[in-house]
Amino acid sequence: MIRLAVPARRAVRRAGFTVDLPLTRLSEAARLRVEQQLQRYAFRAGAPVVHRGQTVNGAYLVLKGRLRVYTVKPSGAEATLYHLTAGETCILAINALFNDLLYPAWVEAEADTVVGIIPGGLYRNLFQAEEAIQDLTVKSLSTLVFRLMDELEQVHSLRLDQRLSAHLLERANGQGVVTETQARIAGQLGSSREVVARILADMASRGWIETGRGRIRLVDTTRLAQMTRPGG
Amino acid sequence: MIRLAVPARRAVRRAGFTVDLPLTRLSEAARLRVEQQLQRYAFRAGAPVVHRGQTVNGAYLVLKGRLRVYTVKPSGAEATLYHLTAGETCILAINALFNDLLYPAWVEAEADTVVGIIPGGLYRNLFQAEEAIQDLTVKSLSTLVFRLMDELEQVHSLRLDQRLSAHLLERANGQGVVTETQARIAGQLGSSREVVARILADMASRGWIETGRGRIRLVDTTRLAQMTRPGG
DNA sequence: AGCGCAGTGTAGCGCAGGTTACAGACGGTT
DNA sequence: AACCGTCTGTAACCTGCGCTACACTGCGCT
Repeated sequence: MIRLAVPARRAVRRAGFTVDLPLTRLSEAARLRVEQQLQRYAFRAGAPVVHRGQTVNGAYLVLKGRLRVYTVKPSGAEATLYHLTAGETCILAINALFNDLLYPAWVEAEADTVVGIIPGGLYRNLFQAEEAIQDLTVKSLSTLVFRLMDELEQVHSLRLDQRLSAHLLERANGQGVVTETQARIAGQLGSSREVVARILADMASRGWIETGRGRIRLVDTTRLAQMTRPGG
Repeated sequence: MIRLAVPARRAVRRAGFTVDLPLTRLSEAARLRVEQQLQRYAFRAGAPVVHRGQTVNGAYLVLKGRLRVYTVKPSGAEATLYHLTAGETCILAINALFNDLLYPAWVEAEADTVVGIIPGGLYRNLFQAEEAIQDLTVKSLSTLVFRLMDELEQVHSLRLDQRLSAHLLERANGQGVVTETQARIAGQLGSSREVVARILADMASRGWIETGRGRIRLVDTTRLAQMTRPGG
């Protein structure tokens, strides 16, 4: 990682701090061009970043925060496809960049998030010349492929309570507390609020968790982890 | 596309014909090295190609036929993740090549299939030097990402009868006939034979299809296509 | 011809989970 | 304190579909 202090150009919200970019081994010339042309945008938690069908003309680097990529079912319910956390690159953007396709999903900021965009033309140039960019691209795409395959497998082979357990463990903070509304969780899992409430109530009755308004405290993480395994 | 006549090295079944490789714009030197080092394997329809957890050390080019990549649920039922048809590259192989990961799924030949394997070391070299290989890699990975996202969205938002309709339309030959057993179709959709039979019976009773032993004739493709749209 | 396997047809049961419909409960605002 | 929007708790109902169980029917093989 190299440190880049990049000025925000047309940021939704000002974000004037220094971040790590995954651009190690980049030539000096290339780094300068990135510094000059990188566009930085900040989004508040919950803000939409990209909507479906939007043309995307660059590589998206998540500099801070967390993005959620999701689809919307005909019923209106959402379903999360995958997440991107700080230091990762938004692959679909690169994707669309090369294939000239429209963005096939929605993206929103899950926390306060800063995104750096490398314009399409520059990225294409860098990709040809810079090994670091080639590696970044392949690695990002590969990672995404694995994530999607994993998600697909889980959707096929796990029940909702198992996926919910996994979600809680994944999103708990250091104190074992998840601060999300049940409606939000339901959206992430592609289910409905009532079903999530039903499962949470069951878990609470077994003493595995404690529920509160906008928060869930994990009590028996061992059992929860057990749940996530097929047949648990 | 350039024409390459590559000798089979340790082919499961001899396959002595010429195929198209997606290696246009490859330098002469590189093409020679590929010709020398490309390993060719032939698989009969239904034969296993890669099993889960296997280490894969090269790029897989599908020269002829069709591969199916799938997972196996704890119940034993399969679920297709995606397909690779002739001219496409097995991305996960490249994936594992770069990330040094184990193959996360099973692969089988769906028809009689010939696969060309470019050894890992050679591929890595080519990737650095040859723009054609870079493009192939990114394009293959991108395509896979889109396929997986699409599959994930469909699993979330379509009922089984809708996905079955889509499957039939996709797998029908020129005469509108699908030659697959119901059990096989069920496996592809991650469902069970009985459920597929139930839905097919319903479709047949409406006059949309005609069923037979190992074959399904599509009668009303318009209605079937209508089905595949959410809310159809 | 007759056997047997592989494939299809059908019916019934049960469960996960989506839907509908309310009834609180918490917390911020005035 | 009163109010109201947001969130949770719960119960009843219904559908999709997986599972069990068994009868039937092409089709190849001896």
